[in-house]
Amino acid sequence: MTHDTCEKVLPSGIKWTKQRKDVYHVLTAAKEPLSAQEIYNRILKQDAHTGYAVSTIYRILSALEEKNLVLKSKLIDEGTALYEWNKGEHQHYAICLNCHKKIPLKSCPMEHLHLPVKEEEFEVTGHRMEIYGYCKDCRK
Amino acid sequence: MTHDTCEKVLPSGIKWTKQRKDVYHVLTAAKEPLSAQEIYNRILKQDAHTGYAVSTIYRILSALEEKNLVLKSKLIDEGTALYEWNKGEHQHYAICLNCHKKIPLKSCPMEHLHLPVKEEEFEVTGHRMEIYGYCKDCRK
DNA sequence: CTTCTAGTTGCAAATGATTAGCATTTGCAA
DNA sequence: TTGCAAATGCTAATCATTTGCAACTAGAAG
Repeated sequence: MTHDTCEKVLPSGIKWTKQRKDVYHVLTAAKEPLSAQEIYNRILKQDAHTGYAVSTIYRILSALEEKNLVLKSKLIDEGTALYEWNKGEHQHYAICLNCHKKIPLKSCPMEHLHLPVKEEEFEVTGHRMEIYGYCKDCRK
Repeated sequence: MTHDTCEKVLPSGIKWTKQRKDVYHVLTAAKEPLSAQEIYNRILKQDAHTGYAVSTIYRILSALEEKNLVLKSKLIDEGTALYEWNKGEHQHYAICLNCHKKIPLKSCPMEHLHLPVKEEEFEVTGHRMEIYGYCKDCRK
């Protein structure tokens, strides 16, 4: 059950430190994007102990983002950045305007979509999309 | 040419003050979403004078957003919120990752799209979307 | 046209998220 | 085991945005 072994998660030139392991485990276990603060809290919860610095979490996250292991995103209305482990395919969410729950969509609605941009004019490398509304529990 | 008259732009219970007129004019004249600071700067530029407070701009913007007259959004990578006058139909942009130019899309790619969310599970009221990549000038 | 009041504003200080500086520690390659 | 670049803990700094509060004003009521 211990995930302490490295298992070649990380690529070249990145040290596999305790705090990075922690971030890694929290992120891969999470079912939705987390803020740096949430990641920090979860680590402390299961481990309350040795000093930890939130700034370290930020540094780890941007290091991992640089290696493309972590995706950083800001939802349109949220001031805080959210991070998720890059599982290869991207993910969209339906976000409840009331309880802020994020429901992952089963597929990307834009997958087979022809974008209204001429290829000579703009080279599309990615997109971002969120659906808003109310979840089952939040509409009466 | 003076837009100082109210022309029933505003709904109930909102005062048509000088600073709100200013924000209104800047926003409706803008061709792309602006940050609070940019709005502030533009107002000063054409009017450099009476004391103005950036905090007022923020308050005005959130008041207008509440009335749904203004749309607030955060684009990817940008820490600051952008605001645009709500012209009724929504608008998507293709954003250049290099020069940050925003090219408005001619139509909404999701218009005739069936969203992958069951209606009983989530009542969709809106969506946000942006495409990113590189504009003509920025790819060599 | 004057009066009155809730809605607004200016200013300055407070937040909250994120970053940077620097001295101290620690993976991990040799 | 050793040495050093990479990483961390702390603290202070940024930056966008928000808030408290006293002074001000648009616009309804008289």
